[in-house]
Amino acid sequence: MTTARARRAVHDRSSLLEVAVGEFITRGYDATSMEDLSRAAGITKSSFYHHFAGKEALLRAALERSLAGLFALLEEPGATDGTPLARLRHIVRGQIAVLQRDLPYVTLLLRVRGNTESERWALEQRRTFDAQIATLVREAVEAGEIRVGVEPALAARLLSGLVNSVVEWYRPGRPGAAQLPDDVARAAFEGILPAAG
Amino acid sequence: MTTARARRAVHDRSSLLEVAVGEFITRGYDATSMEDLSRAAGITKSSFYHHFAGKEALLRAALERSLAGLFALLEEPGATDGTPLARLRHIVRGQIAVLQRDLPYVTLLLRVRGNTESERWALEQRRTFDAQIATLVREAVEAGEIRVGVEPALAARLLSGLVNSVVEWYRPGRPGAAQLPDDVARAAFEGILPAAG
DNA sequence: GTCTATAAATCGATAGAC
DNA sequence: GTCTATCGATTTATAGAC
Repeated sequence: MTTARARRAVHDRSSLLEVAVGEFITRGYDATSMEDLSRAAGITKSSFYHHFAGKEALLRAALERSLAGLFALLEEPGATDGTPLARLRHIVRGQIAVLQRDLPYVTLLLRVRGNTESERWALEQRRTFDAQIATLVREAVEAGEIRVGVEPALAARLLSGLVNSVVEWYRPGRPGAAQLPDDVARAAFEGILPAAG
Repeated sequence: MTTARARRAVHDRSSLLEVAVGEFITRGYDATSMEDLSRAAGITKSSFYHHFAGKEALLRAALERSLAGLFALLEEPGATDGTPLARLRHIVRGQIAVLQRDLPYVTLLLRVRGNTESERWALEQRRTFDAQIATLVREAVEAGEIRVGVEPALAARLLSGLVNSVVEWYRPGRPGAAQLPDDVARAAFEGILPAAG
């Protein structure tokens, strides 16, 4: 029963954050009340406030975790060394891997709109991340490695859209998870629906 | 005729809906209060309730408009006649055209989560729409027109992600608007970042 | 660390005057 | 068609006992 569970001190910041992120994803951040969160965690609102300063502190912690994973990717050797095209390939594959590892946190990050200070901070971080991708696309075009038929900035945006849409597709335990980063990279570089022949 | 008297009645359902959709997009549906809406429209909450039954009625009207545009596209000759590949091309281009014409409404549709009845209805409609695309992708593969390197269902999802990400890019008045449907279609079928050569 | 109780503000929505 | 005034429910957050 929930009584035995609630009696135990199983409620640390990490597990409560996990519960909160799950609720934020299902209902949306704004539509989720602290009452919803505490009910999902099996404690009262007051107890939840003992672990986190408030609703936005929960959001901030979740967004930080998600962004840390993405920016760590940009520091990997494969993302800093080599030709622009090779670096792009590494980052696209890495984005999918991060998304698979931290699915709920990345999902939440992608749904942020900008009502609170934490949300605006996360949006700015995302813009910084996307700008680095856009720069790489431009460099790959200038180096003659790829030939985009559209503005490099639009190509970068479409690439983001394609990569990020995987959060709606991937579910842990799904077969073929190990091949997903390569599959998505192939779709991005060779076409989602390439002509046969 | 639309007289000066009619022009003075700036607060009809259509113009209020436009204001509301704008607010819903900036702040998110759940985070937008009727107070926010009436302030943005320049009338009181009570006056707003004179035109719409409530907040969800506004959302419903906006989602209906957006979905009507998308489903009308599926009825066009180019979407019903020809090979699966040709029909796919027509629909992808058409989605971008609808998105350009009804940008705020489509943007709102893509952000719906499922908290209210109208939202769940819209999500179901979107699933129906996406399922038709997925069927076409499968048929194009079986007909030997395209060779997707991944599951057709994943290819359809990536295609959706690419197409829908254009709402974050396109802004009315942007140069090259007329070419956008073709540009996005080319990116989808030939690759966003195809190798040079 | 968890609880009950409640403050203070805001929410969607309505009544009724003009 | 717009307004003022307000209801009842819900929200974030806090106080203080155990």
